[in-house]
Formats: sequence, C-alpha cells, structure tokens
Amino acid sequence: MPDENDHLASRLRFSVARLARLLRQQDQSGYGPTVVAALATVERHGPITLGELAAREQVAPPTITKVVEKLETAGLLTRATDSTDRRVSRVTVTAKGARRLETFRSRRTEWLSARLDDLDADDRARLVDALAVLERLSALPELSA
Amino acid sequence: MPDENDHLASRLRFSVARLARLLRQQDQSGYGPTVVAALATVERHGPITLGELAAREQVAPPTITKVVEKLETAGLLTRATDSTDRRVSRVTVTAKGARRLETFRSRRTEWLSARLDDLDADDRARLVDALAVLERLSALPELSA
DNA sequence: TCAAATTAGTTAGTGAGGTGAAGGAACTAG
DNA sequence: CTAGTTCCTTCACCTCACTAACTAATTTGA
Repeated sequence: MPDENDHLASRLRFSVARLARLLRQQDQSGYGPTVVAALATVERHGPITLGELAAREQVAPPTITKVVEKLETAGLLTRATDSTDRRVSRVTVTAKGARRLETFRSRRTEWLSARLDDLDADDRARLVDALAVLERLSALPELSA
Repeated sequence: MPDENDHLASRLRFSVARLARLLRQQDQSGYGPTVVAALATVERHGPITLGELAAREQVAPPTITKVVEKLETAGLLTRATDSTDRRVSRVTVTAKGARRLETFRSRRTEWLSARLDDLDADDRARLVDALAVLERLSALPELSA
C-alpha cells in the first residue's frame, strides 16, 4: 500500500517539522543551533578532530573553525594539538561546557515535558510505543560509530 | 511521574530534532525553509495580508516583504491591494505556486515514505497510533483559525 | 474639517552564519 | 630532498534574519 504510506509520511512529516520548530523556539541559549549541536557532538564523540566534527555536522571546514573559536572563547571546550600529528587539533568539552549543555537540554526538555503532562496515560503509552520506531527512523543509515 | 515524563520528553525531543533535520536535508527546492513555509501558509489561509502572514510565520515584517517579493517574482503568488484599505496588500498563490508547492511536499514525503516502507506492519501501526498524539502536541495552543 | 495618532508596509543598515578559493604548516612517498 | 597531500585557517563574499526609521493611508476627535 504505497498510498497509505504516503499519507502517513505526509502527516508525520508535518507534525515532526512543526514540533521541531516549537522546540527550537524554546532554545534561549544565546547560541545558534549549529553551535549547540556541535558542542553536543563534541561531548558525545570524545576528543574529536575539527575535520571529523565538520563532517558530522555536515558543514564546511571554515564554519567549524569559527564555531570552535566561539566555543573556546566561551570556555565550553578546549583544543589540544594532536601529539603525533601537529596539523590536527582535537577538541573536548570542559566541565563548564558539559554543565551548560545540560541546562540547554533541560530547558527544551522541560517545555516538552510540561506538554506531556497534559496528555492522558493512554496517549503517553502510545508515544512510548512509537518512540523506538521514531528513533529507528531518525537514525542515520551509516555513521554508527 | 515527572521523572518518567522527563525521560520520555528527552528521547522524543532528540528523535524529533534529528528527523526534522533529515527531512530538511531532502529539501532541494532552491528556496529556504521560511519561503516554502510562507507559501504553504498563503495557500492554506486564502488571500492573506502581509501582516497576518508575518504573524503566522512568527517573523518580522521586513522579512515578509522580502519573502513575498521573491515569491512574486517567481510567479508563485500574486499581490493585490485591498479594495477598502489601500495600505494593505493581500497575497494568494497562483496555480503555478500550488503546483510547485505540491512537488516540494512530495519530494520530502517521498523520502520519508521510502523509509516507512522499510518498517514492518507492526511498527507502522505503532506510528499510526501515535500520530494523533504528535499532532496534538505540535498544534499551537492558540491560532486555531 | 483637519491635525494628531495609528496602522501597513517598505527601505536601510547590521549581524549571524554559511560558502568556496587560496594558502601555510605538517606530514608522507618517492 | 623534493613533490604532493592533508588539516586547518584566512579572506572575500553571500544569504537571511533582525531592528530602527521612514512613507503612505486611514482613523480619531476637538
């Protein structure tokens, strides 16, 4: 039934886009989405080179240079020249960066959480059931590391 | 159970953000997200004034001026000065605009639809069940018109 | 009736955030 | 020891959003 999938896809696409927009609007972090996303990626993927970070964020190298610069001056991450190859810089989140990231996350989560509180148990259960599916859908095919 | 809701919210937020990003990447429309969204809003809400459009898109007036300008030169919508108040302009999608909008939508939907094809019937059912909930979550509190 | 206040939209200027092209420093292969 | 490659940065530029200030049209009220 390709038609049914199209219809499902269309509704899902609409809701997801809208919900994402609302979530983004809750983000009073003072940094743009790219900066916050990059910081999160650095946290997840340990000491990471700028090139790899650029690839993961799907952004051109000069952009990453600026983003890292900004995050470094804010004290949210540190750079260190690689010991065996002095061309490469690796970045890591600082304790302050991790704390900041936590508050970014909880602000947006709080808002959503509040909206979830308004749902009845039945609806919440449906969401829980669908969550694993959503997670599978949103996982990138490649890039499992 | 606030803690459980927080956890649910956190996972949901993550998936939604990620899925929205993937969806956005499928958008080869050549226009930015604001422009496409504005065009869709014009389609939905008939002949609409620029001010109302700006309010709905949650964007400042000058932004709408430029967006409408771009869409008008592309022939996707037309403006007409209001008959009773010559300060206001109302915009409407052209037939060409509606067609274009349709192809924008189907491009992004196709991609998602293809991913839905990879799910088994059980997972799809879960999504269908959760969809109404997602739609409620993503609906704006006000602005029902 | 007509000057003041209000409203709709536009113009001008600024800033954030992205790009590609070119270049310097560090590494690697002949 | 060249010659080429790789990693990151600098540069010049573009797009898209914003705020502030303006013009034009309408409404208000003395």
